[in-house]
Amino acid sequence: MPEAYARIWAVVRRIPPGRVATYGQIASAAGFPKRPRLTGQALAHAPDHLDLPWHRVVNAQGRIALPDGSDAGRQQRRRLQAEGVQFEGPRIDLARYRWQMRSPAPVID
DNA sequence: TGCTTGACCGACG
DNA sequence: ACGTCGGCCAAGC
Repeated sequence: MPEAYARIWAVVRRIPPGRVATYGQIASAAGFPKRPRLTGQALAHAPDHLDLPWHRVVNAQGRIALPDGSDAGRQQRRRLQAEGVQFEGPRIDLARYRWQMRSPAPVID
């Protein structure tokens, strides 16, 4: 398991409730610019016990990346709404809900 | 081995 | 508001 995943997970863990971050945003913050897919992989391989707020990660369009109608997709939408994130149709207004981080290079673990 | 597949993104027409 | 393309690269087969 690449230790790159640990750095991605560390960033995801900091996303506060009621805010969202994009795959690319997270990858860059973790030190992997131009590798948004790494974020997707890291989430897909994340052990459950980490209990990451994976539902706060959406694509650059403000949409849920999981397949429409999938269980996980519906759960993601439900969890976000429960945190007060509003949807306009299928999308979230990133200008409003995007998480703004303070330091570009986060601490590892 | 090599080829295909992704929880992606930005640029361009 | 599309659709396409190239960049990216770990996993899986």
